[in-house]
Amino acid sequence: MDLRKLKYFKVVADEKHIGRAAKILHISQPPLTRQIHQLEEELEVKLFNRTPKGMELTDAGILFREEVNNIFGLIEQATERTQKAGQGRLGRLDIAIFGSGIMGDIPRILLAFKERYPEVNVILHTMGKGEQINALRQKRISLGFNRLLAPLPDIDSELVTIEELVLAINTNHPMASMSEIPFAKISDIPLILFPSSNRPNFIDKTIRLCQLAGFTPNISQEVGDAVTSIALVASGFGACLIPKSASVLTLPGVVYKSLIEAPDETEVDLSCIFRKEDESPLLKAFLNIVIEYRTANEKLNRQP
Amino acid sequence: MDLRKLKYFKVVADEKHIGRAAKILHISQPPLTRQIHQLEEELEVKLFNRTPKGMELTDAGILFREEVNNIFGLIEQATERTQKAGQGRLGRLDIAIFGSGIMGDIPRILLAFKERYPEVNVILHTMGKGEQINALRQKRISLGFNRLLAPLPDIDSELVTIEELVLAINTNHPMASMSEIPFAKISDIPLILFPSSNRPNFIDKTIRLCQLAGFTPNISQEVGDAVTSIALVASGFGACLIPKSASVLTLPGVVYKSLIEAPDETEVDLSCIFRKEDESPLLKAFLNIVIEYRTANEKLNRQP
DNA sequence: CACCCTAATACCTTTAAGGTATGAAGAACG
DNA sequence: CGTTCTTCATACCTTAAAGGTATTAGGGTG
Repeated sequence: MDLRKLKYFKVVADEKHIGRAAKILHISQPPLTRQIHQLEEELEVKLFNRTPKGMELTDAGILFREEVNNIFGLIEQATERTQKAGQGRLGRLDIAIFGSGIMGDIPRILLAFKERYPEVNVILHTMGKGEQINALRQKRISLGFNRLLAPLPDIDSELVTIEELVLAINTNHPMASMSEIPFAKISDIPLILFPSSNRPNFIDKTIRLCQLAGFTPNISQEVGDAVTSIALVASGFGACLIPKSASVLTLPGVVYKSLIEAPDETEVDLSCIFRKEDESPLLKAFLNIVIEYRTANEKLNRQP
Repeated sequence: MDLRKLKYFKVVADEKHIGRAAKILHISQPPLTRQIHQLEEELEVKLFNRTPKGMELTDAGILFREEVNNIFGLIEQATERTQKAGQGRLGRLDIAIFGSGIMGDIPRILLAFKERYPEVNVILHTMGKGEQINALRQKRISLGFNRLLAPLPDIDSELVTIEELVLAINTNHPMASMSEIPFAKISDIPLILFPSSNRPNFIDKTIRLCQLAGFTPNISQEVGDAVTSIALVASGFGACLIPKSASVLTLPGVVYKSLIEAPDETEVDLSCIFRKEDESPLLKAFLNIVIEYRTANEKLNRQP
């Protein structure tokens, strides 16, 4: 079977005339005659009745014409969809986020991507840092959002944003009435730290910041995620440092305070990670959205 | 686009290795490489990532593979269905029957055909003789069942069966008590004749039979079909001659009587008619069933 | 009966697919 | 750290098949 023959068949079936069909196809009549014969031979079915006036479809030919139209339709669809997929406009993108990633920039980026590439099916998975890297290597995901990433040979990353840290503190604490808290004051408060996952993690970061400020932190508790941490703040376990974006989470008994006189690095990055050798146009498309988002954000922050 | 390329793509996608795929396809490796490149160029999409271990499908390639499978499935279906249609095992067959044709041989033949060719959609149309010939010429039907057909240049016919005639008579008539009725006795009874359609028709036939028997029939009424005719017999209008197969129709007040001492031609044919130049395998298949049916019938009648 | 239309056939030309030999590049090995 | 093995890619030639030209065969129609 051969698409050329099917194309020729279609035109002959439409024209009911080999000569006219040949003209339309920009070939001469004899090869067309031959192709039609070959098609009939191959199918072992007479598709046309030859009359002195031209070619007339048999019943089998009528049926075959419909089938041929279906075939061409499917081929067209296949090429279109494949081209879309090749441009990253169609397909499936598996993305990992971390627990408290549901707030802030990530959903905004996902929305922007969904709007630009509506035919891409984005699937979100919640996993920690180590898990994300495993999943990337096993190709279960194509992209992960995370913070505080150590460089790896096979994993690349793209910065999303840098957030300052704020202090979550219980409303009953004496410092809760201050509008801004000097960083050094943290030494007086028991700290709740999270998460105790793969290093470098947010706990290391917090401890290093305290050391830079000249004190050793008073660690009250280590927990797995930001939400738990803030819940413990509400219960009076102590205070905790969290990225500003997480402060949209309000709980009775918790207030968020900006820090002043803080060490230079009192901030944390949000990045996305992906396989270095991943050439997928879907990934590239997503990373472009991320870069656009970051650029727009930076401009916004520079203005005021 | 070219099915050869699609076939090659499929094998390479399965094998993830051009060399192995080339072996399976019984060609050498370089032409296969070229075909895959051409396919990618044509689609303007990278379908494979080349690695030192072999070929790896891209996301677009994965999608394309599925589409290609669909395409081949559809092509297979198209050829199968077309071949079936070419053998008369699939399609639509429009058949005309006459009013009282719903009884006797016709439904049996239709059933036999349906059983042998379950995928053929048989559509029945009820029409008179002239109508049938028109419909045949306009290709609205491919076959008609009828009786007493005059030869036509463009219409062929195939005999289904020959039926003897019986007399339908009112139970109150004096002759109703006789077991068999001599043909000549009909001269005494008013006759109901049908149908008054295109000649030669059943009325002509009846009149000729009477003349052969040496009398002129006493015509009581002409009607359009057998059922009406028998209904009039029940009401006492007279008697009528009908093919034996129609005597399965029982009505209170009507009995059917065999005729004895009848002229030679006291019988009527049932035939089917079709376009002489119709080459449709569906028609041929149907006619074969008809011939089989007749042959079986003749054997059956010869035995006792 | 000649003519005109159709599709079919015979034979040659051109295109493109297939084959052989070789090259480039990355992984696996000592 | 280079050698070797693997992979796919390239260059060039051969062959098969599609296309072109000229002509024929066979129905209708004047």
